[in-house]
Amino acid sequence: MKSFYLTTPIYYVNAKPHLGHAFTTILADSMMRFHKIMGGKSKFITGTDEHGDKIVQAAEKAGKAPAGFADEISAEFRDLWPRLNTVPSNFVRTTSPEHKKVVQDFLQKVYDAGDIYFGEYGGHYCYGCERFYTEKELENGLCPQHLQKPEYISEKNYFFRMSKYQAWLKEYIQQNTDFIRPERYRSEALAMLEAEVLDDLCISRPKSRLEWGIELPFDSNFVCYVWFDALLSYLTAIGGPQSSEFAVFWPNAQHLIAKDILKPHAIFWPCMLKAGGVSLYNHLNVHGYWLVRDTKMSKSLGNVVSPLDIAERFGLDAFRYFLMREMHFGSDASFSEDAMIGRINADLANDLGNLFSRVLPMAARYCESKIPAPGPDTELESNIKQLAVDAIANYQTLFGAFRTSHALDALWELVRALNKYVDSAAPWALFKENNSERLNTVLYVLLESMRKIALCLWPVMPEKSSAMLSQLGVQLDPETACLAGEAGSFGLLSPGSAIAAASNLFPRIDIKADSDQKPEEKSPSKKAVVPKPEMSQSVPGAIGTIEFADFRKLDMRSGTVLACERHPNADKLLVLSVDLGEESPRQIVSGLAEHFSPDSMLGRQVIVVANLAPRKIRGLESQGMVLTVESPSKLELLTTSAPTPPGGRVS
RNA sequence: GGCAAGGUAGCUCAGUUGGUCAGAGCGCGCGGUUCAUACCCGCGUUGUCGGGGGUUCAAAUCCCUCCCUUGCUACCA
Repeated sequence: MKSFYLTTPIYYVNAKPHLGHAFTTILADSMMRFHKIMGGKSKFITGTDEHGDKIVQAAEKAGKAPAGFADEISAEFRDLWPRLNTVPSNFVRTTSPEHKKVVQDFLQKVYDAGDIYFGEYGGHYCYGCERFYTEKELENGLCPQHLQKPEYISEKNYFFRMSKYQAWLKEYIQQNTDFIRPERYRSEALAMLEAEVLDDLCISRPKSRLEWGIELPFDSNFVCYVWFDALLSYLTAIGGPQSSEFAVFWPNAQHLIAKDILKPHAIFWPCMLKAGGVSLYNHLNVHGYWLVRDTKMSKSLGNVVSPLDIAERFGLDAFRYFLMREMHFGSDASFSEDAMIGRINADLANDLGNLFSRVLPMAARYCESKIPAPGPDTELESNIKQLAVDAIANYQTLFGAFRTSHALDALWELVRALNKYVDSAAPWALFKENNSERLNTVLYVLLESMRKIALCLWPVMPEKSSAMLSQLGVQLDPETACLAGEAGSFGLLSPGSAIAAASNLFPRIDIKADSDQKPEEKSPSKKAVVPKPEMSQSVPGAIGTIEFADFRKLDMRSGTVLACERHPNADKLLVLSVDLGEESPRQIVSGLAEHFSPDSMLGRQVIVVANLAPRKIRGLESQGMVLTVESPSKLELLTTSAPTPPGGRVS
């Protein structure tokens, strides 16, 4: 019996779970369920990434200790998954004692093998950025961020000799064509390996600068930094390399990630595993982002797509179906309520739901809601049976390869064919003719096919699947279900058993009644809802409180844009001339070019931080900062509710 | 700007190694049916397969070039 082990990334605990997190985890859950009813031992895991200086900073701002802070946010993630009906078999935390042991053992092993060395980090350190700069990165010897001269520090750190494995990995990926899928990401990974010589990976931070991490087993003055900590959680989740569970599941391990963390998973991780003497995972599965049309229901509020809200409004299983059907593996997909309603009405209500709601009442009327005993097939029946074989086989192949959208499409060929079959076989006519043998055959073929479809859908829509099966008089037991056998068999329903008299599992959404809540304007702007990579060091969303005195240090003014052009030497920057009521207008460089054309800025009233120290950005001096507000799909300018004279103070 | 991936009907996408490959679903139009959730079934509609050039008896499918989109990356005080 083949096992199946799938991981999601461990999510960085700095923001609330959003559509992106939900999608990845629901996909992982669906895959786990799929392999389970295909008849294997199957599990997926998720978790949280809790170390690093960003967490320390976020905790400080919140006035909390890092450990307590991480506990809280980790719990928020952990509590979400059951509400989306996802059932990870383990929830790893990088702060757990088990994980610490796995990391330290692994590091020691790699260290003993000679692939970790102590080196100097060539040191222009900027305290503002809390990072080192290379000679190349400095501008006129200054930190490009702070325009200050960085201090030369020769900080020593530990390095993983990743470069040693570059040639090996390149060959491995070339030979194993489905190691990374889909193909486009495989070629991206190969491009990374061909374009440059890999730098060795810096894997430590001195405790003098960062204590919030796992101590290196061979040097107590340092903690482990980032990747040896985060990626090894995949081993921790199944007990670490020594466990019996590991022996069962690791040989069939697969990872599921969004495209933003391709490099660590496709490049760093295989090298690390090789160095640590652990066999490589089987597949790295890479999906795209969810893009969002502006779905805001209130004009005053920009609201991020919240998975729970959508699930509550449309139903959890419909939401899961939409996610699995709408995103094509590897590509980006668009989320909108229109698309959601379209899928629900067309696929679930009109096709699948209607099939159930027309067949069950017929079975009630014509054979007293009991599974009839079929007679001999005609060509109609053999065609349907052949189609069932093909559709289910295709479904299994595609689903197993993460191509859930095409898998569901393949299954729907059968759903649509069954609706046609009802029309062409016309049970109501057979009933009038008293042709009960033929009538029984038709109903049996319909009901049995519906049972197969319902079972196929369990990974995607667990609740609805169980409900459909139970209407057909079948009790679903995931442990003993055998989807693998469904393509080759027909006739599992036993004649005589009772079934439901009616069905209304997938109600149609009335678009008219619904449209009141939808926005009039349809902004075509697109932006990923998930801009920040999981498992990465992104900016904390929560900011601690400040004193009023601190606030008063800000001099914010209203101003009018007199002129605006693109920065000659940058793609994302606009150069504005803003009248703040002073003798001469201010020149302000701002990162607005992706959201506003220069012309559209002319004459606008904007709010400016006026007492920000001037600095050069890409060669041009910026004498202030234009304030904006993030909305899910774009950036909006902060402005006043009515025109005010230039220079008005914000308070 | 550097690196990478893409541009096929209104929308979302199929189209292996060049030769019924110009398709599917949704949407739209007409017709039929009544078992059903105004649903289902049938028929039909729309495309110079991003532009241009080339190779070939033959290209959406190979080569060159240009345009556009997306992602990573540098610049978003």
